[in-house]
Amino acid sequence: MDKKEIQELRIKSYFIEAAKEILKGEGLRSVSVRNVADRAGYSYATLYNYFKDIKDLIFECVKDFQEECRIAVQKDSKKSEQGLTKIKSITQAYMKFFIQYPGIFELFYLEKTSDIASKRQPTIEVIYSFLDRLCEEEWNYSIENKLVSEKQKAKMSSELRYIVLGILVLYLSRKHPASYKEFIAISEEQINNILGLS
Amino acid sequence: MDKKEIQELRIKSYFIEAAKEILKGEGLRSVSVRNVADRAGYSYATLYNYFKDIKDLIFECVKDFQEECRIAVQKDSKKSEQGLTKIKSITQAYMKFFIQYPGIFELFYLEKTSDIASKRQPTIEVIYSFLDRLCEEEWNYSIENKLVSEKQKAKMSSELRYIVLGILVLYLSRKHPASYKEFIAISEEQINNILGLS
DNA sequence: TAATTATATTAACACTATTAATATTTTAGA
DNA sequence: TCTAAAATATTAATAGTGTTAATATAATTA
Repeated sequence: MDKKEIQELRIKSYFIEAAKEILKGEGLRSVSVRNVADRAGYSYATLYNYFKDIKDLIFECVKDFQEECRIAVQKDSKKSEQGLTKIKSITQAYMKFFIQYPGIFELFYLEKTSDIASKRQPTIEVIYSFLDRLCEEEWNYSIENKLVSEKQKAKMSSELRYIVLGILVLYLSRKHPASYKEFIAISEEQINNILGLS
Repeated sequence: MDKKEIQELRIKSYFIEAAKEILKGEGLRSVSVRNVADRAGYSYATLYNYFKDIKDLIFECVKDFQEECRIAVQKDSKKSEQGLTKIKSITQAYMKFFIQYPGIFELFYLEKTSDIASKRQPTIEVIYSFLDRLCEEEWNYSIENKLVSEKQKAKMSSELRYIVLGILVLYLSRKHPASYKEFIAISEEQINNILGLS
């Protein structure tokens, strides 16, 4: 019984890893049943023995990518001193992650929910608050140490949520601004404005 | 010579109108060569006599929709008194337009440029500043009448651009918030915050 | 070893975009 | 008006996409 499950999970992981590679590289558009199965070393129909459909497989990737993003953000921001400065670092690391993997951004924020998850999948539904959760600990610290009020936190975090998403959409989908340097400058300026830094 | 051109433009418009109907209704995903041609009353291959490819056809729609949006915004906001109040009205009308036609929002902001326009098409490249242009006249009025400084205008308009886009993406792609009522409330709150209204 | 079960594969269907070849209609000239 | 040429529309075909059913192969158990 248990042996079966381990083997099944192992083979599932081959497909998931293949799909993740394609998503990170070429993006969502290149993820096809035949493409993924090829890379995993199986026939395309075999995929259907392990996943309900291609959406089901892609959804599995979302969970993994959320964890990858969390780890990347943690690594990038760990040296920052606690408080608003760290919230800024976390936000910048979060943006950097999606610049590195535009395919993951597409998957997280742009693709229609119905094209990723067949049923209502809580993981994808809760993506809207992903940045908030990454910053949660620091917001708590900032409130405890009276760096910001509850009210300020609510205002700042919602503004941050929307502005960060807006900047990323324009840069990744509409190539505005044209250069990465400008993108970084705009991002920092907007974050500073919201958090009242410098 | 001229007769030919008129006839050609007329038939092109049949395809464009068909595509626009589908975009407004079912969205970008439902726009297919056969789908559009069926609705236009032609065979699917006939489309290729008038458009380079399906991207070329979709791109033609973008231009039309920009004008439609401009007219809708003008109509919705014309009663507002000039200045920041009118900028708020314009922004709300702009958001309302995309809520009414999520397929157009998808086309304007989410779809990869490469999937809409084969070459670098200035129209799609300039979409990033669409809201700014809709508000341009009012910003000028506000500066002339010393309601805001040049510096404030720059800050406000860029914040508006990003936040409005962020709110729309989350509401249209990730169903956050869950209700239209909440969406309206959040939008107004964020706009007021940026423009310093109430 | 034989029968059963689990797993993997090929074949097929219904879609998608696009191109080439063919059929039809329209236009121009005699 | 009739015919030849040009313009336009259509069908057929190719190469993709997702998905399912039937078939083949491998593994397991009696």
